[in-house]
Amino acid sequence: MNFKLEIAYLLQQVTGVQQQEIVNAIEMPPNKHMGDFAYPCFKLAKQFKKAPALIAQELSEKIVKPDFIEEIKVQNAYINFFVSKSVYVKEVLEQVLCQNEKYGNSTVGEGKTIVIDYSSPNIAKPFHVGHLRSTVIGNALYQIFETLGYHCEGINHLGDWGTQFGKLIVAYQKWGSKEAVEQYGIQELMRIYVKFHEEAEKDATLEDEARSWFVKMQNGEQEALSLWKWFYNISIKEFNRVYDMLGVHFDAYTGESFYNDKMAAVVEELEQKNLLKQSEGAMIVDLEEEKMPPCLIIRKDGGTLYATRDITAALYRKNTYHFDKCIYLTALDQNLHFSQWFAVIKKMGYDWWKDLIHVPFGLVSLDSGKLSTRHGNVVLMEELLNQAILETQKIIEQKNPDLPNKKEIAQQVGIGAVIFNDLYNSRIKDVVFSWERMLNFDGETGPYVQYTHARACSILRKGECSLAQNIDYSKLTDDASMEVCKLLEQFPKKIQEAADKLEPFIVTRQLVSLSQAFNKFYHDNVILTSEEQTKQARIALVIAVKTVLKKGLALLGIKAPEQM
RNA sequence: GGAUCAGUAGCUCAGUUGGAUAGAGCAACGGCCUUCUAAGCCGUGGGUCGGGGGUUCGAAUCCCUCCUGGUUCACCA
Repeated sequence: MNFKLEIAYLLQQVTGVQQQEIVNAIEMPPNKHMGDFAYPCFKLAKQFKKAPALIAQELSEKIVKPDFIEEIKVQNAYINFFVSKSVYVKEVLEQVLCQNEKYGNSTVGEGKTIVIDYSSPNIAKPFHVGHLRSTVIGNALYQIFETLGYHCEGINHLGDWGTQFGKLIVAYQKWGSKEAVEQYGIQELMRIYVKFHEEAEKDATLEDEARSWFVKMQNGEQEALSLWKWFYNISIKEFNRVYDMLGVHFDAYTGESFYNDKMAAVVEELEQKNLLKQSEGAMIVDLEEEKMPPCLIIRKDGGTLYATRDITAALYRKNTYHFDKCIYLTALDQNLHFSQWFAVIKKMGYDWWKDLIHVPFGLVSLDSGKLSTRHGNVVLMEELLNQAILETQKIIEQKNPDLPNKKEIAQQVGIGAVIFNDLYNSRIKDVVFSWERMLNFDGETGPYVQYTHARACSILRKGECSLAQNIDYSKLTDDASMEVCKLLEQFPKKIQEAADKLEPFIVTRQLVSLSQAFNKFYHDNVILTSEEQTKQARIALVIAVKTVLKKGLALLGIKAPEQM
């Protein structure tokens, strides 16, 4: 039973307004004394040519009160509906308990494919906190869309191609050694890369040398490619270690290099469609009509560029996956780049250009300034995760030293805290990384939600509880229980909203609210030692909360330990 | 200078797409563990919603304008 819909039906009878319009207008009052649902009558004033408050009064008198409504009260221009609590609680809890971990699933996405391009770090550079956002937001959206019935293709569009590898090859030949790279991995690659930039400031010919090595890579020359492949393998190994810790997976690792042999055809197509233009020695697509700077396709030395590869990748993905949407998770500073090449796709005559969606997020910086791999101003991802785990271990020793499986749980909680922290606010906000905030596990944090889940599990474990057959839901009509049920009821809508807005934090916030409501319920009511009927009803609520918290955390890519 | 994003409590942020008294967490202060996990619960203080205009029954939310900060604007990605 959908209460909003039922109420809208009642109102339709007396107003003549379309049901869907009423559904959209119905609000949740800010205060529970005002009821559970409210219909504001301001907009009816014109139609009825009366004062809104009067309309509300008259309408409320016409409504025939059904059983699921306890009371209808008018306050100013609002008609406030108080639902019958026992009916409401029964409806909500039965939904959750019956659907179990499928609660919140939907079929809206059935038969549709969404390609999600996320994480996409640069090879040969360490994986640092700057890469976290794209990775976890992308992963969360992946889970959210799958829950709504979409088929997702998660793609790690690795930055594994470009002049930077020419630089790395030059640096390796001048200042590196096989032994050092084998021993220190990315750290050593990083060292010689930084060295290159220092030297290049003194000697500009190094840059040309690097570019020419990249051209050799493009042309498939053996020496260049085997060095590149070597660097590639070292990097992937390290990245996968981080992805394993984060519990993130990809369906494809088709990075930029994958498109090396596919770009020529695209360039040719651009040429055939008369879009390419020579300018200052380079080949561009002019975007003056779109009021944007030109999109660079080919450099004057023949090298391809970021946009060339993105355009090629988009065409490849359309042909391969036949996506309904292709979304890109990158920082906001790439806005122009995406607008430019989306416009190029449009100019090529592909109407699916509008299915390409850039999903930007705010920039991450450190309190010591801008993130910069070159200047060593970074916090490495592994370091962050390990610190969070260490901090969790300390807290476990202090609060729950007898906990079995301490190591595994410290991992789940520590890493969960890091992921949750990143999915807590709207994407667009800039983030200043702070160890203090990151390692604070009080209040609205991942550990708080996990702890709430563990508490629920603990009750069920200690009471050796199972779900009773005939539950008396009238035992759950207190404020705390009602609040929990309202949040449970909203959960599926919040998942949909998160998908519509491409904002995982909407799910995160809902989990926090649910945890808060449950903790209050838990504090106010004894469960296991209460009278049998009450106990059974409360256990039903505990099971429902446990189910939804676990599901919600899973959507965010966070584990839900049963004890902590 | 153009484009773009942001500006809400000391700090970090929500604000149901224009509605009822602007809400959380952190930090500060004060309570609550012989009872199912105190990583918790309850309470107190803290606001010119960047400024100024406008639109209307009604604006943190929409329009205009100004201010401040971030990012970006040709061969990096």
